[in-house]
Amino acid sequence: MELAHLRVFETLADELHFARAADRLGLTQPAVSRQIAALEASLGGKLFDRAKRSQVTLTATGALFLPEARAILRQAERGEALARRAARGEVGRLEIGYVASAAWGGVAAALVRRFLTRAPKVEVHLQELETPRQIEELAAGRLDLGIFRTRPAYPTELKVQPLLQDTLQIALPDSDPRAAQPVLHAADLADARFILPHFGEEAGFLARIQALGQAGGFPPEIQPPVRDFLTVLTSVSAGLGVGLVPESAGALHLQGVVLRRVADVALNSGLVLGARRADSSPLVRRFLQMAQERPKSGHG
Amino acid sequence: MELAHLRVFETLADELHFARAADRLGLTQPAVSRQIAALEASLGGKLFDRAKRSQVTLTATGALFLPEARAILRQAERGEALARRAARGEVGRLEIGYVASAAWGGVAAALVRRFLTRAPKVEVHLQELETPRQIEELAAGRLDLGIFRTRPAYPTELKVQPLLQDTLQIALPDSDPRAAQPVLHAADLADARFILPHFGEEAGFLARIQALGQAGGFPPEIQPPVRDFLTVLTSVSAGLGVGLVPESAGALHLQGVVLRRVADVALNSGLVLGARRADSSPLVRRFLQMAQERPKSGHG
DNA sequence: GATTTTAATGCATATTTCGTATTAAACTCC
DNA sequence: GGAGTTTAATACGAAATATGCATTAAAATC
Repeated sequence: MELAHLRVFETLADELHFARAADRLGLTQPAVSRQIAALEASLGGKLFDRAKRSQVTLTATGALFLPEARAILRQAERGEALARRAARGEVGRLEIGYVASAAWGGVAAALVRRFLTRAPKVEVHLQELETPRQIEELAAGRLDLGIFRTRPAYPTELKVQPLLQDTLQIALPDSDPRAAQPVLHAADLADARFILPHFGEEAGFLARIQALGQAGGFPPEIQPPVRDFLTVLTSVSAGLGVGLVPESAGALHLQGVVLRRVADVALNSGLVLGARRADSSPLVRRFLQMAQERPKSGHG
Repeated sequence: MELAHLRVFETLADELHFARAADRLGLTQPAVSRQIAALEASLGGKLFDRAKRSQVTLTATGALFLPEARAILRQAERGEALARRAARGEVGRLEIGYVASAAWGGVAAALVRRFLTRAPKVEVHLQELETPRQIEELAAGRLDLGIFRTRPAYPTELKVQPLLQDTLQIALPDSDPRAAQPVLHAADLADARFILPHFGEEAGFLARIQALGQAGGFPPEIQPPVRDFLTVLTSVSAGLGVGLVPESAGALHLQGVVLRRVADVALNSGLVLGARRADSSPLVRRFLQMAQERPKSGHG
């Protein structure tokens, strides 16, 4: 017994006429005759009465089997549709990590929102995690996608694509004399004390500060690490030092803090979207593809 | 998508190994590869991850589709089993008519009881109807089987098979002098008044009495018709006349009535089992076949 | 780095299914 | 009641499909 048999059976039970059923199925009448004969043989009994050549009717067995056949076909159609939707990335579950600074600018939320308008049945789970942790979790398969900051290198099993070209800026107290300058130079920061988040070293911020020191000709002074970028800004506001924070952190508008670009040192720190290179999930593929459509997706 | 694909898919999802799955299916490994490839193509997405040649795993889509595939296969198996039982005459509904006299001897009940021990899931509906009515209802399709008395002829669309070789006997009041004789002859009934049931003419009893009269050389005297054989016997007991009743009516043992055989006239009136000649129902076929096993089925 | 394991592919074959043409049976219409 | 029509089954060759064997490709293991 195959689904093809049941499709023919259902159509013939509707039409009660071999030639018309064949027409509806895009077959010829002999093909229908044989399909029905084969099904009857496999079930071990007649499904249609056709002793009198005209007016085909269902036998008792056929009448009993018809709802069964319909149920099988409908179930098969539902299953097929579900698999097709899943294959197209319209249903399923997606674990997405994001760095807090991606939330400030609304990048993460905007991406997910855009995805959900296209695939509303996908169950998206968001986790705020710092960049190194996301890379770990992605590799371990506990995350499907990560929205994190660019790194000089990534594990080979991961692939990343650019999401937002962010630059790092210097956060200063507005009372600082340097706040008056529209743009800073590395040398301006010779006597600065830098406040870093605890993940700053692992995430490459320390390396950036050292590059800054090298360009300005000073050994940078680093304060004890703080919890996150928000604490960095709060500390700057309190006058404990200066911070190196992503431009998008400016979206926070913390009272008493200003952000200034550094003119003579490249301090890029884009947001990227990472995933497992081998991930075959159509959801992930679809998400990545969508994110590429407008790499600089709006902040709202 | 065909059931064959799903069977292969389910097995491979169990084994997660193409060669072992092929073994279990009685196929070769390339056949399994191609069945899966075809299913994946028809669904528009991968069901298994096999980038790393060893350790095949389900993709998210595959994992989602697996319970669907199982449900389709189980439903198909249930439907197939149901149809097969129906084709073997193990499930369904059977409308059976019977004449009251077939109930007296227990013939009808015994037959049905025997059938139900073999096919307990069949829904049997019994209707007490006289012979001519059963023939009508059978032809009209409102009865599937009839247990009735032999007729000289039946409509061509019906077929009958013998069930019980019954003979008609003369019912006499035990006060009647003829009750002393062990066997009667036609001539003994010259002055008898015959009591017939209302269906007696149509069912051929009148013809039998006339044959009796002809053999005995008298014109038979017929009383106004009564309701049924039981009323015939009651009337005989009351001394209103004599009756012509089936031997199996003796099972009633009505007080004051004796049955006597007629030696010189053949008065056969077997019970037969009738059905539509064109009836393809396996239930009917099965019932007829069973009834033929022991044509003279026991009275209990 | 050689060997083994495992899934995919190439190719010829076997099976199945299909369509065209024909047949057989029943119904219709005159 | 006989000729024509309708309708399902059958015969047969062709096309499509699936299968098995042999081989290849890629990865894992030692």
